[in-house]
Amino acid sequence: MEPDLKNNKPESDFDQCDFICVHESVVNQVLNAMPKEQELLDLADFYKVFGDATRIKILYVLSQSEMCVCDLANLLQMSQSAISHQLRVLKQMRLVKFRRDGKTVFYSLSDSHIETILAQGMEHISE
Amino acid sequence: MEPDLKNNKPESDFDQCDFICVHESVVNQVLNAMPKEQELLDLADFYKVFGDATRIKILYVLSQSEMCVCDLANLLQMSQSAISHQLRVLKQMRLVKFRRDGKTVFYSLSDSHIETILAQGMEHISE
DNA sequence: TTATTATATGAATAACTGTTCATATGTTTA
DNA sequence: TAAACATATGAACAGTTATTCATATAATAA
Repeated sequence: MEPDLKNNKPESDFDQCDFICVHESVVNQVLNAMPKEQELLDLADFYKVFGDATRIKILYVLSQSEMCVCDLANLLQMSQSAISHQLRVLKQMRLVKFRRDGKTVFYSLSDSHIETILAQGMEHISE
Repeated sequence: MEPDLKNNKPESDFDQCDFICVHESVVNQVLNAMPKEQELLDLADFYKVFGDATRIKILYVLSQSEMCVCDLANLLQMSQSAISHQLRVLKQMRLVKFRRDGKTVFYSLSDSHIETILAQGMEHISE
């Protein structure tokens, strides 16, 4: 038995607006398709990393060539400290990897997946 | 004539660390491949929108079904005002579109491109 | 018209974030 | 060993942001 589309309020938690879309089958379908709360938080955190121009620039530079911290700072005209702080964020999210060579630390993209993501975003904004 | 790898300081702006990577050809190559400053800022702003759990949730719900503001609020257990503010952000970045039906406003994803981006992010974090 | 309902929005606030500054760590060279 | 250099990091500060609250707008119903 299909419930009445306009009056299915009593047993639903979603009972504040009385429109068609407040319909258990749709609501349940949506809820089932939703990833777990933690996954959603992680996904937001992942994108948060891309949501800063400095980090975007670093990722673009590293997509061209591995580079040391000092050169990144010079290339982007920013302080070594600022770059280092942002590299830490990128490192924590596993977007970049690094290797040490004497005093110098070289950073590079952790995988080419990152470039695909950047390209996809670029595609969207240039429409 | 290739400049000396260890001593190309004098005419370069990138002259604080004296490593191999401070090399004009590499630097120029990287600079040429860099998108324009404004594009980078736009790209960061674009990703910034994905960098919030509430907006991510809204996008996931809308990827399943168009939905009115009130139902989104109920489904996500948040205030109508909070949802409305976030929908405005999503609208401004052209991630969602809407249609009015009487008092109700239905939101939906502006294109399926968005789902691809979400899927790609999800793929990265589940490794 | 007035009342009701759905949505939008401005202001205020609390939490978060990116940079700077000072300094610490780690490596190499003298 | 000490000095120099590249990088990392904690604290502080300024700017940003997400939510709440109150209220405005818009459409419908009475």
